[in-house]
Amino acid sequence: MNLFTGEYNNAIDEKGRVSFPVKLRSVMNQNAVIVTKGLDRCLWLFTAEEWEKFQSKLMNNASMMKSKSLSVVRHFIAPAQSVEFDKNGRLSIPQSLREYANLSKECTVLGIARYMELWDSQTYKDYLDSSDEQFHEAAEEFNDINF
Amino acid sequence: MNLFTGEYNNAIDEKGRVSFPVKLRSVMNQNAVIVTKGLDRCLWLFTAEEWEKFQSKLMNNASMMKSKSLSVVRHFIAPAQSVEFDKNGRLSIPQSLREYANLSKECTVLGIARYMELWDSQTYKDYLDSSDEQFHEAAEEFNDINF
DNA sequence: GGGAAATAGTGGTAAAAAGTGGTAATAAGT
DNA sequence: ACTTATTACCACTTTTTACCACTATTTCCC
Repeated sequence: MNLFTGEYNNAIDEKGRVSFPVKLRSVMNQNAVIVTKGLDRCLWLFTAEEWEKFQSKLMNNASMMKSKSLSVVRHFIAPAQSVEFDKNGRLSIPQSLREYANLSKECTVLGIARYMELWDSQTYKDYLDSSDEQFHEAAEEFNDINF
Repeated sequence: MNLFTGEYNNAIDEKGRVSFPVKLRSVMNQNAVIVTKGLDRCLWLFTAEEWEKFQSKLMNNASMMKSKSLSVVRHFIAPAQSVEFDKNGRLSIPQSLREYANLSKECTVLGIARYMELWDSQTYKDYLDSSDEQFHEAAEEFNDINF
């Protein structure tokens, strides 16, 4: 399978419909994705196959009785839903996920290799600003990447 | 069997009736669930089959004479009740369980793979806030989840 | 480079489904 | 027998889904 890349800005309407970039859609070649909460107030989008892997890695050592496991499962597994593309290639993002990610008018879709991220555009801009310093530090730690 | 997923917000009325999300109902394909106390002030909901498994795992290592066992059994086994869906797909949550989970007006239903959770919406928000730090720690420990 | 055709993205409406609130009938408890 | 609680039923509101029409952007050809 090809990898997802690209940064796209699209509108989301009052019904929670997001026009999904054709390029991303044609990479995965499926008519549904699994949407769930991600990190930093964005949503994560997986193909069924990738979701399977992600879920099983999470659940492998999780216990119903351990509060750490519960917090992880409640964050990633519980909110997950399969969402189909409509006739025009849009996704209807469920209400609770829309609220989590603050999706209102403009949103940004990112292709990140094996999965995708869906951000409120303003939230994403703010994130880029506020994480800039951390990013540069982190980048410098990749010493093995030469010219 | 399919797994339960999704986060849904529904109302609960003065009679303790909760509209149960169709998507969850259609996954289990049964007209009753076992409801009991969970962890963190929510209720846990099982299909008959899953309840059987859960119960026997609990009982396997429990002794009537050990006070630790007793506290666990009294928490999970004792309050358990089978509740049927009404014609409109609602569950009537027994009073004592309603009180335990503080269910009043808005509640949140979570699909968690093999079982489900029922929260008072406000209680759930508070939980998410208060467990946020713990969640991030727990998430960072998953070193084997790569891009 | 300009214009036409094709593709991508957006907004709205109508039909269906899901969720909510109330009342009447039944059952249970005092 | 009377009061209270539970259950079953019905009617209504809200939300979701499916469909259609339009606008904007890109692509291709001259």
